[in-house]
Amino acid sequence: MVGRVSGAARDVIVGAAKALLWERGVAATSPAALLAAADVGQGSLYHHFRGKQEWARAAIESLAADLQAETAAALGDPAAPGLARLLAYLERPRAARAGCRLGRLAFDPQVVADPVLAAPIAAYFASTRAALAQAVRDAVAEGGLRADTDPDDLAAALVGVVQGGFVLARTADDDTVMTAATRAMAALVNAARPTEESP
Amino acid sequence: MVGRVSGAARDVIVGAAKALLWERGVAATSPAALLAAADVGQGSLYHHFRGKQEWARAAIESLAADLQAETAAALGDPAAPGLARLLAYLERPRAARAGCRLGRLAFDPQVVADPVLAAPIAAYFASTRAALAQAVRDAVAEGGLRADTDPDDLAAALVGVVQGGFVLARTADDDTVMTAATRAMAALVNAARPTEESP
DNA sequence: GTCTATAAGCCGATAGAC
DNA sequence: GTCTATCGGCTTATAGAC
Repeated sequence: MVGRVSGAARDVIVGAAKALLWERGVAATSPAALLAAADVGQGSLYHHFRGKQEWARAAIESLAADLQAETAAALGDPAAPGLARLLAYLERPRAARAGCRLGRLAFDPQVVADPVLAAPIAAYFASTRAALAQAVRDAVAEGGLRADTDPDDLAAALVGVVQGGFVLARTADDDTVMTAATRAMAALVNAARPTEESP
Repeated sequence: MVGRVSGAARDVIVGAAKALLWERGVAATSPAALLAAADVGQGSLYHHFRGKQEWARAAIESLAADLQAETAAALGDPAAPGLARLLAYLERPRAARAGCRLGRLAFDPQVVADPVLAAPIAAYFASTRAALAQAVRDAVAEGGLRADTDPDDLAAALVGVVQGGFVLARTADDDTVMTAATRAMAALVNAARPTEESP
């Protein structure tokens, strides 16, 4: 209450918006649908937010904060071996068909058209790629990955195979495609480890 | 003209629809926008198609046929070594930020809600995964990949890294993320090849 | 803070003339 | 085959009372 601009109704609205954006995306979520989901009146919505852009932004930024925290948690202790962190990222359980809460917005018309909505999404992926690139660098230094491994490239491939897994799981309507893809990726990473004979 | 239900205007409409679906997706493409893009009157549109679902379906099926042909061409001669076909798939040039013409529709609200629109997309990805799984099987038989490689898993990872590359390129507004991801994948595949000492 | 009433504009389609 | 006119419903607000 001190220095914060209220809370209750606003938080309920943002929470409902986050759920709806995950389910349907921005363009397909109407103010009316949000009111129903949040069980809040129109007056309340327009008191707390000037319009759709504002609540969509708040929801996306909150989703980005959630994902950032979850990804950091999945990677685990930064002092752990790089290879273990990277494999932990791949093997984290995911609701594949539901889609990545942020990645699924990549081609949402309203997100594409509005840099304010796109920015938090770009920031999340940049940050995740950076964290994975660091894990790769550590793995190389620790002898867990070949010295000629490009950290930025491999980080892009790791995040990519997960995001692609979401797309494939949705189109195939089958969660197991995600685990197939990440399992293959983990196998490749393990198979590509430096041999004991060739340091 | 023989046994075909006309053509000219219909083909122009489908062509315009394909371009619009690639740019904006199904939900964000209105009949009015299609009329403007195709430079055709409303009477013409509703003469050739009963409604939005019908022209969207025609456009998606045509996009799927295009992609199927392009993917087959990228994979090259089916008699070529499996490893070469698989690497050719990865290295095919792509308009990364524009998105995959079909993959970008995976989370389109109107596609998600309508199996008629989703089916051709599912079929394309199933077919591409099958073709890559066959390339992997051939590569294993030819000694280009380790015998313990799972063909279906690796196929999912290959298509996945490409689809994820589209998502990352769009969110980062940077085409090079795609090539970074596919380059890392190609490097992993090469690094994982069976050593000469261990048959 | 929250309510109800009202509105301009677009979406997707239909009707009926030509 | 293609045209124009018209339509109900939804979207995204705004206005002003309480």
